[in-house]
Amino acid sequence: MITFRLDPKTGTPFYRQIIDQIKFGIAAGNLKAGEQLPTVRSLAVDLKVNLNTVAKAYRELEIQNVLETQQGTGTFIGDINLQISEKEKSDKLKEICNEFSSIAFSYGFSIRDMINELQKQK
Amino acid sequence: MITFRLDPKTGTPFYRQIIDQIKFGIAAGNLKAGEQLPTVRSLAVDLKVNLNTVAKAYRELEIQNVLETQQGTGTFIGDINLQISEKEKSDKLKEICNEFSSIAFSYGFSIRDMINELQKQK
DNA sequence: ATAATTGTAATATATATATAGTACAATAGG
DNA sequence: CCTATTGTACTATATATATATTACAATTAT
Repeated sequence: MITFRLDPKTGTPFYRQIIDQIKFGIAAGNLKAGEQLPTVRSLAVDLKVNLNTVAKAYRELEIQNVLETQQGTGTFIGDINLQISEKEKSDKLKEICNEFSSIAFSYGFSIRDMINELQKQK
Repeated sequence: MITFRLDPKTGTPFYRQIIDQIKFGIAAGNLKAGEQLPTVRSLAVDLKVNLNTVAKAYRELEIQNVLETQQGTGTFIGDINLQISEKEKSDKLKEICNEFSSIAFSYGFSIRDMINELQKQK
């Protein structure tokens, strides 16, 4: 389980912050496949947002096959299985990394800064 | 001068991304007091956004005394010593890296994969 | 003086985001 | 079976964000 936290000052929509935190929680290994997430109502109360906002985040992640939902039971971390060739994967990784280092540059950060931050979260 | 860059996928409003990049540019020493910024029209064309969006960012920074504007002449970096706290910097870096790893994850990459790729770019 | 360039302002329109409230559908547990 | 809990769906409302368009004001350059 992870601890959710919303920051209204960033301007990033709440439902997106929830999505990001779930995705990153999975990437960092803090959320495992099959694990149950908080119910839309309980998380909404926790974060002091409307239940529609949590539901929107869960719904979008369900569409992306990141989550699996069972009405009446709950929402769970899915078992992601992507079938992409090694070349496609390596090209995509390069593309993502280029994109993000240029964004980091626009904020004055270096590749070393990014690596350091990623290593912390590992 | 700095290079601006907008990322529509983050959900962070454009005018906020512009504000952030100017502030971080100053804090990082890439924008000096007195330096002229791009005109609202030219930056709008560059970033493919409406001139109102750029004007909104500049206006807000003018209110915060970060920028000084002279109608008919242009917009300039103000003379204040803009300090961005270490916490703000690390928060922004974290935000960027979280977004980064979320996307990488959705393609099945691990944090280690990203670090390896970034090492190559260094 | 005139023209061009700058920031500014205003209206209108569209979409995104978030809330409030209500209700329904599927499941689990008594 | 009954009830509580789960996700889902829908309407209505408000605010924020971004665009398009037009116009004006201040400054600079010709």
